This record gives sequence, structure tokens and C-alpha cells, in this order.
Amino acid sequence: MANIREVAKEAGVSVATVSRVLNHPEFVSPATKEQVLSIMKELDFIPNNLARGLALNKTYTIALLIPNIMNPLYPEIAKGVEDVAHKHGYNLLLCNTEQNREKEQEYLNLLMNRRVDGCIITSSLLTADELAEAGKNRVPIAVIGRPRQIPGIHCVYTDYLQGGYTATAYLIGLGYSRIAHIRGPGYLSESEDKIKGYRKALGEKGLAFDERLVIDGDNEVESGYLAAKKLLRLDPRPEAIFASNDLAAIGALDALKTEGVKVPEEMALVGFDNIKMAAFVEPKLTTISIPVYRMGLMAARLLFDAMAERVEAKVRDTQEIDLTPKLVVRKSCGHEDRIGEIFS
Amino acid sequence: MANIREVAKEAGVSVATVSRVLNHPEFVSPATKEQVLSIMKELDFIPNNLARGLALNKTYTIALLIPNIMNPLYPEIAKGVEDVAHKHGYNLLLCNTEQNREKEQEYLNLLMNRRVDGCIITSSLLTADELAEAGKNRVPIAVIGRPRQIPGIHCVYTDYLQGGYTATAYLIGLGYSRIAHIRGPGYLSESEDKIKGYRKALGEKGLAFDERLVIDGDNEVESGYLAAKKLLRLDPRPEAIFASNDLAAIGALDALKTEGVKVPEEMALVGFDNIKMAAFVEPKLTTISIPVYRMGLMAARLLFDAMAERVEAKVRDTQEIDLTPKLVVRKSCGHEDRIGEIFS
DNA sequence: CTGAAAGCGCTAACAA
DNA sequence: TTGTTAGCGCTTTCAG
Repeated sequence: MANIREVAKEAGVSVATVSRVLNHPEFVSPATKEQVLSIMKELDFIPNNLARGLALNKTYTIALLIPNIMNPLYPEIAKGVEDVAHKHGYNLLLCNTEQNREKEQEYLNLLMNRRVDGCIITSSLLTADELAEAGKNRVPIAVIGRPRQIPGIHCVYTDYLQGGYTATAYLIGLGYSRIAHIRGPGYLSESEDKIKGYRKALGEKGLAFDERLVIDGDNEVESGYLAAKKLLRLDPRPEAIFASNDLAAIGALDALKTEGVKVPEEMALVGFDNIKMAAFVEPKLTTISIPVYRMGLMAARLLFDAMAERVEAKVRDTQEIDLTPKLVVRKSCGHEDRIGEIFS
Repeated sequence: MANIREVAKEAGVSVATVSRVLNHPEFVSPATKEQVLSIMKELDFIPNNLARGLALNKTYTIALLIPNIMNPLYPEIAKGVEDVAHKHGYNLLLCNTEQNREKEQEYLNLLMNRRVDGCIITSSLLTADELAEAGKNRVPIAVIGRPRQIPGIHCVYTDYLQGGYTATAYLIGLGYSRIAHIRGPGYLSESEDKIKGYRKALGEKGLAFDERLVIDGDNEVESGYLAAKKLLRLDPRPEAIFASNDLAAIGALDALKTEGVKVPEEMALVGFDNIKMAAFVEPKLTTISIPVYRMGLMAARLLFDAMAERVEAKVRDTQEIDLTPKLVVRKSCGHEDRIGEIFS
């Protein structure tokens, strides 16, 4: 692998000229351009982007921090981000933070070292101050997950409270009154938001909030399974479950089947996220859909805007319109049957 | 963000010394070390890895080429790779090739430019020659997917023929004889291997191969759905379906339900891959499991070995033992019921 | 244990 | 249009 100097020598021109045919070919005569190009090929020359980056102070790389790529939500975000990154000629550095503060910090430092041109963080565990601190370096940051007014840090989010409210209100509207909730992990602010929405709906409809109907989970299939088993032991038994995410809902569904409890006849179930899998379990899961791919896409766009120092893109842009959670009605709540009950 | 020179000046030492406290602290006196360190903190100094990489000819980055991160197989591979990369202090560049030769080539070139230290390619569409060519550059490459004896290119793979054989033989053993196959995309050599296994099992058991029972698909849910619909129109109808992957099997399952065909009573179904989702559809899917995470892990290990120029790790190492596909029996083939039939 | 200086490969003034 | 040259920020001989 030759370098620019060897090419220059062999082609009988200066390194500047070689560099020019690479970066500003319009300023070099067709003849020499041809000449240089052919020598490049001959010498199997591959420009070193590292050196280029050093000279230009640019790496054409952005980083994506996610808790765990194996959680089905994140590949979709990653795809959204990668799609716009690739369009801009950028590469994506993938960082699994394992839902771990230290690891997140560690990665952030590493990324500053590497001089990535930008960084997208999902489900961050860091405080606003810590993020702001990281944002102080010249690296633009976009956060996906929850709204926080941090100067210089752009943000895409979904209104989880609204989502929790919608799910619960839907269940109530169907006629259920003993509605349980399988909670998400405490370190995620969205878990708190969802439960707030749940309580809000309960309150509005004049239903009492019952501690015992709320079971802790961690948004994994297994925790949903366990939570449902606990719920089944309650007396009286709840009539419906609102799970913090689809994975937990699917786990719960599995437990219910195991116990011979019919869904939705004996227990209604609503999830959150609308992962692909939700449409393929039996019964198909009613859930709250959030536009995950779009969140990735939009976060990336905000980031590239920021990197171009064009706009001071702010939270709650018109573009965030699409990011409202939406109820997706399928079979797990017994929609049609209940409609009958309601009007009978 | 200060650089090494400013730190040196401020600390009243040479840049060499600053560099030393970073890289060989054991060769610098405790006093000056302290001094330099404190100045670093004070000046908010972050070493520039780009420059470091240029000097060292090393980027501490490896790349992972996958068709599409949204296909549930790949996050698992990615996790395996990332886990070992992170352990070695390396970062992971994620590249979606979209199952597209040009894009794959393009990425490969880009990666040479970026001077990644190594590269893992899954489901490559490139020919052995093209891969060998890429391997000629000093960047070690590991391939996940199919065995091919390419000098200098390491490889982790699963015996898909064997998997196809196992799935089909299992179905035959259960008493089915009209067994259909939903094929994977033609550009994947594994699709061919699976069908070879299918034919081999058929042949061994004295069953005729029937073209009409093989429907083209592309390993996506939708294609499985369509394929099953087609199969249902056949007369006589097949009794069992072996799908090229779980996604297609799940699509097929959905179609069967839509048509009111009971699984497994009226139609047995076996998939391939054992994705997580396979255990949560109804009935739970019998499938061929391949150790995807381990494949990522092992490919990464091979790569790091190669990067350390330690071992000339070869195809078919003892470690590949785990990579044999394995039958996972669940409910979609009517195991127990059929057992009854067989012995009646 | 420390410093001076060369160099990693490329880009971009500036001059010609 | 082209060449000269000074960096980009760091590492590493080689002397001391």
C-alpha cells in the first residue's frame, strides 16, 4: 500500500497535486489527472483516512450508544441512524452500554478520544449535568429517550406518559376495572412516565390505584412471565394487564397460557413498543406503537444539522409530531367481544 | 481541548515525557508523572486517538459487515463480536450491506481507507477471489457463513446441509411424507445447502422429490406468508413445511391460521435459526438452532488471533464443534401426537 | 529518567 | 494549473 508521496514521485508531480486529484479534481488538468490516477491504480494506492482526519479534524464517524443491541427496539433505531449516516458518507460506531452508567461514561470518553464527529445516545442513564459536560467538548450529541432541556444537546423522545395513559384508558373503556401494571426498570425514566399515565387514566375514570396490582419488572420476557404468575395469585384476580413493554407482555402471555388462562377472555393484555413480534404471538398483541425507526432517523438528522452548525434544532420541533405514541388494536384485549358487553 | 504540546509546556516538560506518562508511565519519575497528570486534568486534555493511530498505524477498530441489523439473527452476531471487541479495547464499526454486492465492495474499500484493524463479514455475496483480493491488504478478515478455503481469510460456519437434513428427516420420522420446503433467497449459498439436505433426507427415506413442493422465498415473514398460501392451493396438499428460516416459518404460520389450517394437526411446520421469537408463537416453533451468538464470538476470536499474528487459525478447528446445527423440538410438528400414530 | 527531533500520511495556504 | 511547505497531534528512536 503506497502512500501519497510515492504516487507523487512515480507520477512525476508533487504531493499537492496528488492530493488535489483526490479532493479537488476540478483544479487539475485532465492530462495530469489521468496520469496520477493511473499511477494510483498501478501502485494500489489507498488514501489513509486517518491522516486525512487528522489534517481536517474530522473523522466521518458518528457513534451510537444503546443499552443492548439484542433488545429488539434498538436494531430499529440503529437502522434509522445508519441510514442517514450512510447517506452523508458517515460510518457508525456501535456501543453497547449494557444499561450501565460507568460503561456509558467510559464509552463517552473513548469517543471523545476518537474524535467522532457526533454521537447519539439512547436510554441514557447519565444526569443532565453529565450530558451537558460531555456536550461541552466540540462533539454534538443527540439524545433519544426523554425530554430534557440541556443546552447544546438535541433530543428526540416519545411521550410515554401519554402512552401509558392511552393504554390504560383503552382498557378502562373496554369495561375492565381491575387493571394491573407490569412495571419497567426503575432506572428508566420512561418506566415512571408510563406508570404516571396509568395512574392518571385510573384517576380520571374514578378507579382507585392499588399498589398490589403493580409488579416490578425489567422489560425482559422473563420478568413478564414472573410478574403474570404473581398477578394470578392475587384474589380477586386482575382482569387486565398493561405491561411496560411488549417483551414483558409476551412473557406474561406465555405465563397465562401455561396457567390455562385465556387471553383475552379471562385476562386482557396490552403491551408497549409494537415490536414486530407483537403481531405474531397468539392472540396478536394490542400495544402502544412508538415510531422507533423514525426516532433513530430524526435523531440522526438533528445530529447532522448540529454538525453542520446550521440550525440550533430545538426540542419540540414540528418534526416531532410523528413521535406521538399510538394505540394499535389487535386481539389481546378482546376488543370486539367487550364492545358487545359495553353496549349490552 | 488542549493538545500534548500545551500540556508539555504548561508542565515544564517535553512532549516526549507527556507521551510517556500516557503510554509508558513506568519509565517516568513519580514526581513528574504527578505533575503532568494534574496539568492534564487542569487543561482538560483528551489524547487524540486519530493522531495516535497515525503514528502507530493502528485504529483499535474492527468492522462488522452484515446484511441488515433489523433481521433478528444479526444483532446476536453483533453482540458476540462486540463483546470480544470491547474486551480487547476495540470499537465496532457497523455496516449494513443490504444484501448488495456493490454496497459490500464499497464498504470494504471504505474500510481499507479507514484502516480498520480487522473486519468480519457475514453472509458475504462476494466470490472467493474478491474476498482473497480484499484480504491481500494488511487487514485480517474473518467470514461468517459458509466454508471456503480462502488463504488468509478465517471462517466460521454452520453446516446448513446437515441442518436441512435434520429438519427433513425429523419430519419424515414423524410420519409425514408430503413435505414442502420454503426456500431461502438464491444468492445465499446456505439456501442451496438447506435444500440439498432436504433432498438428501427425502432420498434416503425413499421419498420422491417434487418440484411443486418447493416455493421460493427470501427469508422474510412476508414471503413465508405468501409461500404458505401457495402451498395450500396444491392438491394434494402437503402435510408438512420445512421453512428456510424462522421468519418465513412464522409468516407461514400466520397464513395457515388465517386459512383456518390447524398446526400441527393439519400441517406440521419446522423453521431454522431458533430466533427468540420462535418460542413465543403459537404453537411454539420446532426449529433448527444455530449458535449465532457463538458464531459472532468465535469469528471475533479468530480475527483477534489473526490480528495478533499469533495463530494461523484454520477452518475446522476443534472450537467449531459447537457450531453444529441442532434440532429444537417444540410444538409445531405435533411430536407427541405423531409418536402415537407411529406406534399405532 | 528526560528531551530533541524525525516521521506517520494527508491537506491547504501561499507562491509561482 | 502546479509545487513548496507548514502543520494536524502523537510516538519513538537516539542521545544525553
